[in-house]
Amino acid sequence: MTTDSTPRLRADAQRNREQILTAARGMFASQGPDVPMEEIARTAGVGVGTLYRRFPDREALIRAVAQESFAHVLADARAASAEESTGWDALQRLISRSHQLKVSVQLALVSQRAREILRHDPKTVELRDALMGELAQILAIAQAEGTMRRDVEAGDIALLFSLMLRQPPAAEDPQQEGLERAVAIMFDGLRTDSHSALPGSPVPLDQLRG
Amino acid sequence: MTTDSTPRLRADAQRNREQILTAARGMFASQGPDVPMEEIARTAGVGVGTLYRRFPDREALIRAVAQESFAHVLADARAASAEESTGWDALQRLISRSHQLKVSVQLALVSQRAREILRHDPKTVELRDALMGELAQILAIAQAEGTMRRDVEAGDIALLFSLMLRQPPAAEDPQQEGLERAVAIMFDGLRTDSHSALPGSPVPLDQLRG
Amino acid sequence: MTTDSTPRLRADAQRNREQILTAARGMFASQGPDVPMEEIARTAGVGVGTLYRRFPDREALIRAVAQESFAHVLADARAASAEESTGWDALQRLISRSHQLKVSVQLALVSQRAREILRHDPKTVELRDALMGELAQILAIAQAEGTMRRDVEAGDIALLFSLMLRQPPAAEDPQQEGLERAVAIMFDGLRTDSHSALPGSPVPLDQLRG
Amino acid sequence: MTTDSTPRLRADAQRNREQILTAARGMFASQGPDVPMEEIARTAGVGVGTLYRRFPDREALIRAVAQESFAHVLADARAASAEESTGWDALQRLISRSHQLKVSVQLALVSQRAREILRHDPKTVELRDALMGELAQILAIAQAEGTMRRDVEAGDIALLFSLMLRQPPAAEDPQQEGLERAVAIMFDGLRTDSHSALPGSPVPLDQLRG
DNA sequence: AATGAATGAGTATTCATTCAT
DNA sequence: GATGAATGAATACTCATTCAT
Repeated sequence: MTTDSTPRLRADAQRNREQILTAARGMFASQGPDVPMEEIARTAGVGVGTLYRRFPDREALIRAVAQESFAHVLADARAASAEESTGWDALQRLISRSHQLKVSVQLALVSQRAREILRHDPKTVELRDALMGELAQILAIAQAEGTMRRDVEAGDIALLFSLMLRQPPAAEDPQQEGLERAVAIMFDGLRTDSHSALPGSPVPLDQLRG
Repeated sequence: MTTDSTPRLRADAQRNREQILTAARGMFASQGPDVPMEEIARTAGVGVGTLYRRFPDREALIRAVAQESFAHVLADARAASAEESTGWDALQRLISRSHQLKVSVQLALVSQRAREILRHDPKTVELRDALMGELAQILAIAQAEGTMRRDVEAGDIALLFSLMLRQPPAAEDPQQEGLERAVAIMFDGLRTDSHSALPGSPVPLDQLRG
Repeated sequence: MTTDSTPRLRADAQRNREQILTAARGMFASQGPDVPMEEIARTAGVGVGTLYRRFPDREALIRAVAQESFAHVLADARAASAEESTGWDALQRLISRSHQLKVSVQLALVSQRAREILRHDPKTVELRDALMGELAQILAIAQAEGTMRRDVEAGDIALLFSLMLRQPPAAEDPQQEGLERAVAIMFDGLRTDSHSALPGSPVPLDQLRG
Repeated sequence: MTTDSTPRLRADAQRNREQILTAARGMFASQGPDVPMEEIARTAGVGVGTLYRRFPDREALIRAVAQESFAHVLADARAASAEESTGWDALQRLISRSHQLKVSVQLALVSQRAREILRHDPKTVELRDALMGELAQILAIAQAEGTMRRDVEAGDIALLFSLMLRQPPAAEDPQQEGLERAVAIMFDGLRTDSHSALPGSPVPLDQLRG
């Protein structure tokens, strides 16, 4: 079942395409979606011309990266859901071990520019919705299990993700550990036995839509 | 308390200077420190020339905004510390009601460019250190009170701040409430009775230095 | 005999005017007539506003400096002519000891911009013509005395002056001596007993006019 | 003799590069190294972008022009030295017929900005030193032949060159002849039989170094 | 009359995108 | 199909000149 919008490419063209996507993904994750096109091309080991042949403009590239990484994360979410014994563990695994979660968050939630672009891309929207659905399900399970506090909805979780996974303050290693601790603290805040009453009302997923 | 290096400006010039700083502060907070100088000038209601007369280049403007907002936040921290009855409340008040905390975080922790610039500005460094010191003190008090978990250090708190206070995903209102909820969840995660063991070791302030 | 176009200034205004002219003269001589107006003002110890009140724009300032320095050099030329016993000595004295000769040359011959401006200023033109006349006379005398070669005209001398007196290659002291040697060599080239036949025909003064 | 650091450009790019260098050379010679980049580009018949792709900034362009023209003049000097029967003739030929001598002088000796830039460019420095060496040799030969006065050194000659070859007072034709006469007079001043004693001591080349 | 602030046009440089080889 | 060159619009910064205090 090959989508007809993707006319099979010559082997080398296909390889180039992938190198470009890999380069772009990495650079979007660490520097946001405004990195110079030429640098992306250089990193990918191709000329700009090639980049533009594959992706007519930056928007197209952003869409392609987003689709790919959303799909990856969606798969990760499904795997976590299927393979972990509790919803709580599934959520933890998702947030701490889904490799492309960070780019996804960058593109879906952090960069205003990317948000604007993706808002109009049906494919991305579809993937994102599926992902959000999966997240809502995991959350519901965790709540049913009694570990997850009940006064939150999927939007709250997504928002927390987006905050935790942004480009870390400094690019240096030490931060990595700090981030893990921050995530752990956040998880603690999500436990049932955390007593405070949250302000406002649960954030439904739609509010993050666009 | 007028710095003598500021040889008192003419009334109108002073007004312009403040309008520029206000405009820049707002735009730095919401769009980061790379907004076009011309837009800042336009927003401030002055010509570019005026902006440049007051601040010889973007770096100078960033430094000025940073100094101002750091000083504000420092004052807020001290007031919170003095006026709230518990360390816990002081911390909550600081994070939720210090108006210029967001710009400060943007400049001190988020934007790589700003970090680099401020790292070399003694005045900013001094203010930041004082602020960090204040934070550490509030934290110690809250821990002594028994409300704040003991396995964190000021760096952890600062890092959480920096994550919570970044430019929110979307600039629209609904998010605001979501952010407040996220902050509340984070605070719950910081309570003594949150049981998980955090990974790694407490993040000391220095790790965020630069 | 006060020219009516110069309505007597208040004492302090007069002093400012002179400080400005002095500053401008020095800076024009060493850096050409394009130095920033603000620097001229600063050097003169006044605000730009004052500078512009006195001299409506750069052109006016250039004209004023040129008039002043041309007048000075003219006086020097007359003094040299009157006080030296030979035309040859008069010429040497003029070129080596007329303090404002360098600015004059800068403005009259080097800077294209200044040339263009001065070409249309009757007063400057008049002074310059007088100066050229004086030069021609000195030259004629020196030739009559038998020391100066006969195949040159005043234009040749003026051109040589203009070449010798430009802003020296490097601003450092050692150059000064080098320049004096160059001038001496040039004078040697002007002696009667220098045998080569010059190419072309003598340069009359008019050719340097503009 | 192709430098390997120049990975051979595409034919059209090479042509553009040369047009740019030609345009820049001409404009540097006649207007100094501060001409607007855009004018250079226009004159060369390319867009600014192209200019900047080839030469990352004005400094790079200045360096490139300097290297090229210094190399030319060096070749001219060697040819003159090899082909003329006397040192005197070689010197005259060099100064009067080396086409790129004027730009070289502009860049190496006249413009302070260019001097500063070239001072740090090893390639230029090397070429200049070679050129100076060649000049010293020609001078020595001319002195050995008995035509050239013995109380000058290469630095004196270079200084005279630099004075004679600057941007001539007016860009118009008549001047050209005047300049040739000035040069001839200068040469006369350099003959053995010119009797005056020069002030100071001979200028060694190093004094012009930077 | 003096001052220094404000303005905006001018110039250098960068980078997304198009096009010739 | 790949490449890297060419283009020009966008943005930072400077400086001559005007104007409010």
